[in-house]
Amino acid sequence: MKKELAKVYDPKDIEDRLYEKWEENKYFHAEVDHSKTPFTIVIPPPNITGQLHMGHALDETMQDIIIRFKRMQGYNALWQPGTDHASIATEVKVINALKEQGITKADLGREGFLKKCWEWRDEYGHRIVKQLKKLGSSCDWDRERFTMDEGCSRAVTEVFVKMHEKGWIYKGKRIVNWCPKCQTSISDAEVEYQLQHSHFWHIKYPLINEDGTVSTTQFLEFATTRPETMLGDTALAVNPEDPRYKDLIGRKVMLPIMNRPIPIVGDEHADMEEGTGVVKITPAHDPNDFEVGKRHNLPVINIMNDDATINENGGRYQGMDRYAARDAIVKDLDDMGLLVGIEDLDHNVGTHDRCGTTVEPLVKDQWFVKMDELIKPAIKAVKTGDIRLIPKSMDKTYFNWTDNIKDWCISRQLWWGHRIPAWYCDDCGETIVARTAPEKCPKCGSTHLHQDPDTLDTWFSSALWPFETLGWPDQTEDLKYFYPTDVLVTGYDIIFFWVIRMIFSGYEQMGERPFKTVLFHGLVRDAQGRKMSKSLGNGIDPLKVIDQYGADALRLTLIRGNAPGSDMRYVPERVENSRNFANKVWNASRFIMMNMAEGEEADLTKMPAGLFPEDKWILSRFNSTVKAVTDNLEEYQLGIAADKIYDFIWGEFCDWYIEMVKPRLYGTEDQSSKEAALWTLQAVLIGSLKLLHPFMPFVTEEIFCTIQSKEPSIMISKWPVWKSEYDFPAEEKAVGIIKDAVTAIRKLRSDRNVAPSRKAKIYVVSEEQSVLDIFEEDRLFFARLAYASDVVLQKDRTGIPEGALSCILPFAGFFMPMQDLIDIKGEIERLQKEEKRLEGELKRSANMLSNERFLSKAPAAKIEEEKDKQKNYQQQMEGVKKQLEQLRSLS
RNA sequence: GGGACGAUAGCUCAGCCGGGAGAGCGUCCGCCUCACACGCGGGAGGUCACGGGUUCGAGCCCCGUUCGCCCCACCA
Repeated sequence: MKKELAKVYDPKDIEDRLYEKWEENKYFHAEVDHSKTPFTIVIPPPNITGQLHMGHALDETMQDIIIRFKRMQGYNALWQPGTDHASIATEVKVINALKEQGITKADLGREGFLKKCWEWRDEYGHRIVKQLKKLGSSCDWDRERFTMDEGCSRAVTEVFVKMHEKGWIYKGKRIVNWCPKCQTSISDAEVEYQLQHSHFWHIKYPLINEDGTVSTTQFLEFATTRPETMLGDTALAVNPEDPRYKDLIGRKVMLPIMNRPIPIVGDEHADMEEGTGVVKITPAHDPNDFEVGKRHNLPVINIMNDDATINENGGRYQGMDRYAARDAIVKDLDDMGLLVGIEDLDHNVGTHDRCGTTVEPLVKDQWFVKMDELIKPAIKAVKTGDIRLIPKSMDKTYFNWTDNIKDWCISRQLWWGHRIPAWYCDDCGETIVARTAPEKCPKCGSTHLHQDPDTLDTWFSSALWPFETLGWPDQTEDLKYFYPTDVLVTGYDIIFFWVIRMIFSGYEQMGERPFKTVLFHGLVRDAQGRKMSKSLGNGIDPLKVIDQYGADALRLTLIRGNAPGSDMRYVPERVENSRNFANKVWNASRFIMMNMAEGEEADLTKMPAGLFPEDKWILSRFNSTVKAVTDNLEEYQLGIAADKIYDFIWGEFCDWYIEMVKPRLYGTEDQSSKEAALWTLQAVLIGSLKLLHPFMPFVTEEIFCTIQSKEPSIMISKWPVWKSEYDFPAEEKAVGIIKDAVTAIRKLRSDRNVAPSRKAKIYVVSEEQSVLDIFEEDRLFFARLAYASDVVLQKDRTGIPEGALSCILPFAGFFMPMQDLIDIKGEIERLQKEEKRLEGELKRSANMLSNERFLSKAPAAKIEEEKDKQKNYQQQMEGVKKQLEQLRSLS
C-alpha cells in the first residue's frame, strides 16, 4: 500500500505519540562511552512551584536544539534534567495553602511543616516536568535530579563543611537585608530596588554646651528619609575637613525624644557637598552607618522587632509599626520645634524580590561565604576566555558584579531547604560544623547539642548543580566523563544569582570550569513589550499555544529572529506563520510520497548518473545550506540557522525545485528522468528534515518515518555534512539564469495582466550559444514556469512578430508575441524607464572603475565583480536600445 | 552616578568578516495552476535615529548628541 499523509498537518495526533516512542526507545538516554565525545548540558532546574511559561519555553527550546544537533552529529549528548526545591518560593506557597485551611507553620511544627512541603513537592514537582515534555525536550529523564535529593544534600553538606574548614564560611553579626514579612534574611541579589514616592525630612538636634546644658540656640540640621530610625541614632557625623563643623567634632548633641546625648564624629562618609553636610548615624539600621559605627566604636541599638515593629528600645513607640512610628515621631519632633521642613522625594527603596516588602537592614547573626578569594578564579575564567559568555557584552555586567562583590549571606530563617550542618553546645557554647550530627561536644563532652535552625539560601545548592547532578562528591565515572559541561543556556536575569555562583563553585570544588560557554537569552515580553506577569494578566500560556498550533510551531517562533541576550516580543501572528511552515513541509513531503511508486525508496547513498541541471542545482544549494547552518549552530547562532533552513526549504526547494520537476514526474515516457528527480527530491527533503529536526522535532520525525523505512528515527540519524560531490557551481549559475528569466517574464505578464491560464510562445534571443544551450537543456521546466506554450531559441530577432512583449536581460532577450496586447507606446515607456535605470547603474559602475584609489586598494575579486556587473549592464543596455529602436520605427 | 542594550519597511524583528538593505505579518494586484488558500505569482513601501570622523567603500568601525529600555550603585 502506498504511504500517505493527511492533507493538513495536525500536530495533535502525533506529538505525544512520538514523544512516547522516543522515551521508550531511550533515545534521550546517555551512558558513559569512551568511544564517543561527550556533549553535556545541565538544565537550569525549574522551581517545583513553577508552571511552564514562555521564558521556560524559550530556554528549553534553545537547549533542545543544541542537544539534538550534537546528538545527530555523533556526540554522546547528555541533557541532564532536574528541579529546584526553591526554598523560599515553595515555603511561601505551602504557607499560603495552609492558611486557607486555617493552619499556620507554627501549628505544625518543623517536622509537620516539612512533611507538608514534601507532599507539595510530590504533588506539583512533576507538573513542570510533564510540561517540559510537551515541548519536546530531549532530556535524559532517567537521570532526573532534585536539589534536595540525597546526593545533592550530601554535596551541599560537603561544600559547607569544606569551606568552613577553610575559613571561607563563617558566622558573624553583620547587617543583613531582612524581610519583615517572610521573617528571614535575604542576600543582596534578592533585593530589588523600586522607585517610591516619599519625603525628605529636615530635622535638627540641639547641641550640648561645653557646660553640659542643652543649647536652645545652637542646632545641627540634617535630612533623612527614615526619621523613625532616629530612635537608634548613636551619633551625628560630619566630614573632618568641613570648616563649618570640624570644631564641633568630639562635642555632643542631645538626641531628642530619647534624651540621649550622642557624639558628633568626623567621618569621610559625610559628604560636604550634600545637604547640610551633617548625617545621622544609626548603626543598627543602615549598612553605611554600620560601617561608620564600627570605625568610631559606636553602640549598635536595634530598635526593631523582626516584623518591623518598634521594640523595647524605642521608648513610647514600642509596638508601633515602622511607618506608624515614623508619622508619630515626625509629629512629635514638629511639636518640639525640631522639624525644619519636609521635601518631596522620589527615591529607590530596597524590596524583597519575592514579596515586594520593603527590606529592613538589621544586624543579625548569620552565616556568610567569604568571597574575596573564591571569586578570583571566576574573574580570571572570563578574562582569559576559559569561559565564554554570549553575547560578549555580558562580560561587563559580569565583571561589574565580581569586582564589587560582598560576602554572601547564605543562612535563611526558613524551614524548607538544606539545614545548616552546624550544632551548638548548650553547655559551653561551642559551634560544631560536621558532615553528620555529632554525639557530644568535642570541647566539653556535653551531649546537650542543638542544630542551627536555619536553612541555606536556595542558590547554595543550585551553585553546585553542574557537578552534583553527575555524582559529586563521589568521583563517579559520569562525573569524570561528562564534566565539565559544554554550554549553559539561561536568561540574563539570573547571571548573579546562579551563573557566577556556579562558576566559582566549579573552580573551587572541581578545580575546573563548570561549562565552556554561557549562552544568554532575554525575556519573552508581550506584544506591547511589557513583561509577562501574573499581576498584569498578560502572560501567554505556552501549553495553550502548543495545543492550538503544535510544539514545533511554538519552538520555531521563539527561535527565529531572536538574537542572544536580547528580549523578544511574543507576537501571536508569528506562531501562525510557523504553523504554516510546518504545514508547508508536510505538504511538500506529501507531494513527494504521492509520486513515489509503491515501495520505491531511493537509495540515497548512491547518486544516480543521469541528474538534470536542476537536480544538481538544488543539491548544490542544499549543500551550501548544510554548511551554513552547521556553522551557525556551532556558534550557537540558532536564530540565523533557523532562518536559513526556513528560506531554503520554502524559498528554494518548494517554490522552485518542486515546480521545476513537476513535468518530469507527470510525464511517463522518460523513466530515468523521473527517477533522477525522485532521487533528488528524497535526498534533499530528507537532508532538509534533518537540518530542521532540532528546531521542529515532531513534524520532521513523523515525515521521516513515513517516507523511509531504513532508519527508525530521525533523532538518531546522522547530521548532514557538506560533500564535494554535491557541489555544482556551474549548474547553480545556469539555473540562476533561468530563474532570473522566469521572474522577469512573470513580472512582464503580471504588468500586462496576462492570465496564468493564457500561455504564450517565447522567443529566447542571445548571441551566446552557451546561454542558448542552457535554455535548451532546461527547456522543459523553463516553459512551465514561464507559462510558455513553446520556446524558440535563436541568435537574432528574425521572425519575431513586431510589437511582441519583451523583456531584456543581460544575457538574453525574451519576446512574447501576443497580438491583442500590442501597446507600442506602453512598451516604449516601459523600456525607457529601464534605460534610465541602466544609465544610472552604468554611471555608478564607471565612477567606481575609474577611481584610482578603488582600483589600487580594493581587493581584486571586488574589482572583477564590478567589471562583470558593468559588462552585464552594457549588454542589457544594448538589448534595450535595440528594442527601443525597433519599437520607435513601428510607431 | 556607573554600565549594558536598542533606534532598519505600516507593525514585530533579522542582518555573520565593512563591498549597494532582508523576513514574517499587514497592504495592493492577479490566481481554487492535478502537495499545500495554513497556498501560488507579482507589486508598493526604507534619509538604516541625528551630527561628525575613519575608509576606495559604512546599517555595520570610531567620537559626540537625542530618545527608549534594562542592570548595578546611591541618595544620609
